[in-house]
Amino acid sequence: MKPAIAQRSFTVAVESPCRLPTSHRPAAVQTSHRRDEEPQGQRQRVGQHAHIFREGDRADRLYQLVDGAVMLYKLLPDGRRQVVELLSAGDVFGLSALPVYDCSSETLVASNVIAYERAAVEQSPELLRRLSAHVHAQLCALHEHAVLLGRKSALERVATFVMHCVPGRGGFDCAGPRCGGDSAVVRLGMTRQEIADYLGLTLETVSRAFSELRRRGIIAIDKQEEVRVHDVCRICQLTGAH
Amino acid sequence: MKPAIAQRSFTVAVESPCRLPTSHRPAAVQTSHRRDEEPQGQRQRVGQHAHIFREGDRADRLYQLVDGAVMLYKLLPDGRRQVVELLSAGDVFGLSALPVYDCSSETLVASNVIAYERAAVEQSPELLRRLSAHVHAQLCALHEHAVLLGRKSALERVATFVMHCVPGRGGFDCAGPRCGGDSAVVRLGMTRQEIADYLGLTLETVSRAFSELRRRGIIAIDKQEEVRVHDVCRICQLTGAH
DNA sequence: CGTTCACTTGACTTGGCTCAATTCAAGTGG
DNA sequence: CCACTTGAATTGAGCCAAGTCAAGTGAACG
Repeated sequence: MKPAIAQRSFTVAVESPCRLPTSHRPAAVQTSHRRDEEPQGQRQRVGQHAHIFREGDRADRLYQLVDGAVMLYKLLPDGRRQVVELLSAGDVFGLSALPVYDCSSETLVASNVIAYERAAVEQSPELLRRLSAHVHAQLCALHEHAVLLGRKSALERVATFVMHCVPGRGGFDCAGPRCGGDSAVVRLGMTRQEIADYLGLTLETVSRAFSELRRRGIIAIDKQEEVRVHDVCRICQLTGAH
Repeated sequence: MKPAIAQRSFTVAVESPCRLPTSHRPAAVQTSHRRDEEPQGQRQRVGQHAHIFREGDRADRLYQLVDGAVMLYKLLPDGRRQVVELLSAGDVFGLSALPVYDCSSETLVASNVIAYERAAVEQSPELLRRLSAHVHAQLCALHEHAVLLGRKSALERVATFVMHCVPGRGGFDCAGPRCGGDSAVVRLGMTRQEIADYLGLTLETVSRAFSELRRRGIIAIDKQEEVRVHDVCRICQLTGAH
């Protein structure tokens, strides 16, 4: 049960560059770029379920997600895992207080990221400013998640997670209980185990919570990864936040 | 059981300025300063157990802790509370993705803070850069805390908390198991309830965990707020991180 | 010297975990 | 096209860690 953290490696799973529309050279170690020292960073395409970096790797670059989805997770020595952030377009990751990364990053789906040299970012005020806005939003999301992990029941956690997946809802800008029987079809994009590791539960408990929601007629599970939410408002009511 | 969040107010509990060594004027609403528009921000002294801002207040300024201790917490509508961050000197708070604060901030002990206008910070690259370093460290601390809340047992949580209180240990720079029977006396500076709200437990469970540590001869509780740690290494072993 | 407030401890309850079996969906190959 | 394999999800049964409720203790203070 010893964790994957032991397999330290410079995991840079760049997808076959032939899919890139730009004239990007298929450089071996992805360090070269069109113009050297460009502060705008370097775009990379990363395949599904690939690690961009691992906990403990040297943290000499940081990343911004252009599109796709990435999860950040940490492992305890005995193998327990906690997904600490779920990232979507615009989010920043790879920041660290130490010279090494504090967590691992893995794509949930094929994604595009921009890589910046850590030193370059500290040099460029404009870049720092642009990234900061996103970092602050992520800070708030982490606060919210701490409430979930520390104080919410299993059902509330899953309800919160489903809300989070509904486009335009569940975030900071969620309009709250603007009821009206609005339904939505939601792609989870994660396995039950990954959801469990995000919500601080076991996969069985997550499964039971979904079943409970189905039993109550609040959701229907179409294709195991696809959830039909009949009434978004009713789920929102179960999150504990209203 | 309805929460204190209902009592919205502009809680700026500035301590009696006569204790200030500087020639700070006892301004009524603390907006004036020696030189207007100073990007360096404005120093304030805040008494113990005072709110600097509350969840939902307009977030037009952000703060850096000079000395003392501050906790940030969030409330659920039914009164459940989660302390989301414990801050010490240098830490930044009051950042938000929205125009209002996402959490409340309360001093644990009398503290000094520097208040910056939110707009001014975005203008000043140097200031932003200086604050960012701390923000990144706090991000890592939040990741660490998510692991605690999501995956650690009650005893592991309390052990982690005690480690966190040992000066120079438990943080990112903790040397790990450099054993050698080093003891330490630790001031908690928080009630059992506050600790519980930080660790996602109840105050009874926190109390039992302390008793268990005492029973095992790992700590001794001198004055209820003061814990004598006989062997830091043994506590560290119980945190789940080693 | 009583009052208060924080903490501790005990008895009981329960939500979520563990372990194990079953179902379901999606290949794979004969 | 169907039997088989494989991996993920669901469901059930039992258990235990942590929560709840209720005393009891002890230090601080007027």
